[in-house]
Amino acid sequence: MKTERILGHIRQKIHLTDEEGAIVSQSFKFRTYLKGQYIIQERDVSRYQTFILSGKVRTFYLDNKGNEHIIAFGIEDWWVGDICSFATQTPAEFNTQCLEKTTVAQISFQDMEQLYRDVPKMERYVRIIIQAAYGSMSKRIVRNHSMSAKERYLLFTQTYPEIVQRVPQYMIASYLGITKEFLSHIRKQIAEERKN
Amino acid sequence: MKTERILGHIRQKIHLTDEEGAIVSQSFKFRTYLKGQYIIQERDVSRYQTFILSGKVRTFYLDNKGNEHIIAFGIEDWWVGDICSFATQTPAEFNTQCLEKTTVAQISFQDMEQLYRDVPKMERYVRIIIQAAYGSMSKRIVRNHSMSAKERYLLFTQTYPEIVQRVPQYMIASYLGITKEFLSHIRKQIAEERKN
DNA sequence: AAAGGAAATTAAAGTAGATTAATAGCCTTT
DNA sequence: AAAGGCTATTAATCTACTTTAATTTCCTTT
Repeated sequence: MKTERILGHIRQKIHLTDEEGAIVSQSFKFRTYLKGQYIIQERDVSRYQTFILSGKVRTFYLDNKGNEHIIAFGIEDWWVGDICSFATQTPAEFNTQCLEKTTVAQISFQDMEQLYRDVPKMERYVRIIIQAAYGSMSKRIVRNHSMSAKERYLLFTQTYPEIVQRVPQYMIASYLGITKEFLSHIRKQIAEERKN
Repeated sequence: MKTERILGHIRQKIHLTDEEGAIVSQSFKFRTYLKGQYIIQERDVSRYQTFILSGKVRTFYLDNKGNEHIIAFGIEDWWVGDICSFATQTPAEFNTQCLEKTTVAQISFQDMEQLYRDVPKMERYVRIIIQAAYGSMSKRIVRNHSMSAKERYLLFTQTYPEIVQRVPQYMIASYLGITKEFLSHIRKQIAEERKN
């Protein structure tokens, strides 16, 4: 059941009684998006926190020259969206778009605040999730400064092999902060090195 | 009083009764570091969460070529350290060093966990703080990909004018992910543009 | 006021990665 | 199987930024 999936994820981090579990379950709504549809678009206020049950998405920023910059991918069991927009209920700077048919669990801002009151432990769950996300973000900044594009690509393929297989290359280039042409060049280099 | 300063910061985000405030206050210890001393060194486990009362610090990463990469600065009223190391009680990847005499409030991992049990609202406080920090980290990644070094420097000077004044230039270059020589070059450009 | 060391500037040469543009491969639809 | 539209490759030229190295300015100590 859909509810089980997200409850399972929460229960990996905090203990919930059956009653609390029921309250949590009832707070979520389920929705399916088609390929290309947007879960959140920049300038809209992010009304929902979104947990992916199946499918895959990308979160990206559109700069003033019209170029897309992918900040994050999301697949099964990942939280996605513009956390800043949701937390402060201000217009989003980021877009979250589905790269294939994607089923999600969503909780609205009001329901989340109510849930924090009804099941205060959920504060702990969200804190733990965000702390981990923050940690990986800081490491990413450091890597962008201390590693070459080639090194970052190799690290990415090791860390997220499922994403490498399921996402077009030009999006991985965007995530790494390089052009698709240069990623192609890097891949050629790597292929040639492996021949020897 | 030292205690007031950190309590004040917490009370901006959550409501605390007098009794809760007292428990929170008692959980913190105060300490003063001299210029150059380390609050946390890589490979040590971060035992404390640290809040700056006065002074300034930098958090940096040492890459395998021996180059320093500054991830963050910290001044009055900022939380600093290696959150990942503290949260998971695993060895730190980052160093936090005082750039001048610095007075801090610290809470140990055990006391923090006890405080979460005694004053569960503290989960909420930390969640709110980390959510904001996460938001600014994501924006920073995007900016590193979509803006030139010059644009990033100008944005930095606007956003953190106090830091620009209190920190040597070569550290700001490191934070921006460029060399000190190139920052010098950028500054010259900007100065010349302002003449006209 | 001199000395010494750290921080900042300048300039020349070098490189990682961007840009442009052309071509090729590969799905999907008909 | 042909057509059309994405996705990926390749190669030439270009540029933002690095590296190296020398010089200068600024701060601290005596």
